[in-house]
Amino acid sequence: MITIKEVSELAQVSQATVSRALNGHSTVKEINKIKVFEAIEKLGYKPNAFAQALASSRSNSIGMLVGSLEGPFYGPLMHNAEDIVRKKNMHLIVTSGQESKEKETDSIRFLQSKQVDGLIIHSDMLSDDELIKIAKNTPATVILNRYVPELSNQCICIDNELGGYLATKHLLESGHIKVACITGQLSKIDSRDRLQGYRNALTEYGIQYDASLIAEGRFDHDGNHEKVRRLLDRDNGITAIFCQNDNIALAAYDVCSERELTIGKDISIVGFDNDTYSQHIRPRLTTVNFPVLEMGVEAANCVLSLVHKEEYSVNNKLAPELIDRDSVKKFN
Amino acid sequence: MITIKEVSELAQVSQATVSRALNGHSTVKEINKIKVFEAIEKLGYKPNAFAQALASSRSNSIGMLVGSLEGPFYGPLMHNAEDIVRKKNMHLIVTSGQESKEKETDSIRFLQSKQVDGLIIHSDMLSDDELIKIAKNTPATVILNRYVPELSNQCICIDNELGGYLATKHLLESGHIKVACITGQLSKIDSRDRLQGYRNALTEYGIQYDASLIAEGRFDHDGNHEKVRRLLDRDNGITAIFCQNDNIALAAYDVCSERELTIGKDISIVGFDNDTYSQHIRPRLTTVNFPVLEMGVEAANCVLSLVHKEEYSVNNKLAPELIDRDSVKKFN
DNA sequence: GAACTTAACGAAAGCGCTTGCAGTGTCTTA
DNA sequence: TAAGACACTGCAAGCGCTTTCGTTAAGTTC
Repeated sequence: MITIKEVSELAQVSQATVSRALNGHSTVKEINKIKVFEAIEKLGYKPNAFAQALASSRSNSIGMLVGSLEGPFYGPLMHNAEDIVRKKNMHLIVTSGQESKEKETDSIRFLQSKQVDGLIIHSDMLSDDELIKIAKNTPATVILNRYVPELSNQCICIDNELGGYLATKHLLESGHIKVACITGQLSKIDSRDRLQGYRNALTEYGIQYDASLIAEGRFDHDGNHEKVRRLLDRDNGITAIFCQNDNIALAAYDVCSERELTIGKDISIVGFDNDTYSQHIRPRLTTVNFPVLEMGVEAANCVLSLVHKEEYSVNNKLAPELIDRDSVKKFN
Repeated sequence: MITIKEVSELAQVSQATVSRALNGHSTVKEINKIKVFEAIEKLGYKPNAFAQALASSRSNSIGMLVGSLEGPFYGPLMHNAEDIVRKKNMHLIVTSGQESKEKETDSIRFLQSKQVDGLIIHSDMLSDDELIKIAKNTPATVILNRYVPELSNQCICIDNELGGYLATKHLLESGHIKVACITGQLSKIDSRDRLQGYRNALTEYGIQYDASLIAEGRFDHDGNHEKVRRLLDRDNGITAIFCQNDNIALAAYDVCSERELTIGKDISIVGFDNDTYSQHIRPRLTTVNFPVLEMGVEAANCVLSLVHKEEYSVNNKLAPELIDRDSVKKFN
């Protein structure tokens, strides 16, 4: 391994000067800079990131915890965050929590032991208190999709209530009256907020909330088919379903096809998230866009501003919007 | 920051003993171990990964370069690789090359400067020679989806030729004779191999290869619709299309719907990759499964065995298989 | 030309850890 | 009981870098 020592010897300056030339923290004579960079070039020198980090206690990297390294949600999130971080000449280290509290904790440990300068956290399992503790250790911490009052300007969420409202309103506007709603796990605040949005829209249109039109599903793939079947079996004149995410909508698609119900004609469906596949399934799914791109960008910008202690006004409640495609029948 | 020094003082042993207790490289008296771990617990000590890495020149982490942090291919790849790596108490650091040679090089640099113990590389832009050079620097390097003869037991590919053969054979077996093929970029070896598989199947069934049935598309989203339209416009009695990936198949779906051709009846389509959405589109797409899961697992196992210098017989040509769904009409 | 400022640099300490080496003390073995 | 073997431990060097501090040389001011 080529070290700074060899560079300094070849360039006939001290190690300190090489370091300074490299980092630009202090002034170095032009002639020496040239000598240094020539030597670096000639030797193919690459600074040892560990030694740098150890000596400076800065790691030039941002840690990110996501639920999973795969999937239509986390993918773009990581992608966009990395983009921004890279542009600032820093690096993003991503780990996944894989829906286990232990792994989430372990991942945060790992990232902190790597002395990340900042942290972007999308956690399912960690409690607010634990997040607060983490943010105390790593002040430049940004929390995604969770609102922790104590960390109010470090949280970036989307307005789930608005999203639920938009989806429902779209159905109502299209002339539907019996609008069902399949929620995610009601243990999750996202589900409850989206449901509240649904209720708000109903109220606005003067329609009574009817609990028999509600079913609790799951945001992941498990068991939604059965929920949809049972909902339809209730046979209470449903003409439209607001599925609280696109996964659930997918299950609804499958069940409708089982029952030979033509989506967009016999029944209408609205999803939530605007996952990549929502535009590939037929009929193309009308859904609420989850601004995951913006979230990635915002998270990265926010964490970088915290790291560099710059002023930055976070946009911490991102607005979803309706993507009107082909899965909703319009009566008017 | 709590350091090993403080732990050693509280436990009333030397730093060396703390280190040894922690790493188990050497024997430490039981009573001292207990004292050490009690002290660690009490102080909430976390070893500084940089100092560890610097001192030991081992980083306990594997670097991974992928094309993008998102998408149905790289997602599961990362996911499964991380799983395995974690189980060995190491960590995976993922960076993306984003289809730019510069970024790929930069990412590898970054990973190497982080002293990763091993490297898993899925590169689009780097030349074989460059890969060889990288593998020289980091001996525990595994190359994905590329066969570099000099690194033969560090390459993990799938058998694209077999895949192309299986797709075509399925169509032929189902009674189709005029089978078109839309390839990916022919600059990519994958495309050429899949095409060769197509030809092999034709030969086996005694059918003459007809260049007018071939069109060159792209593995990504760009411009495939137009290619499909032009192919159909040639009006040469095509009853089936082998699309060299699911993306292309998606474009074919769109064009067929434009032209009111019912897939699985008027025309048959086989894809390649078995992307997540292929089972959600209607009719469900018959496609060739790309064993991405196995690839992730195999890559991780391989790189770990290289890191620990253990014997491991790589399965470096993974077998794709046909997933028979609803997009192919069967004449028999 | 003395006194001061400033630019540029080198020496060296130190970041927190691992590890080779040299003990020390205990246990076997003949 | 001497001597070798062994288990355990501490000392201290050193990993490759950053950064403080002091020094030198050059420039500035009156």
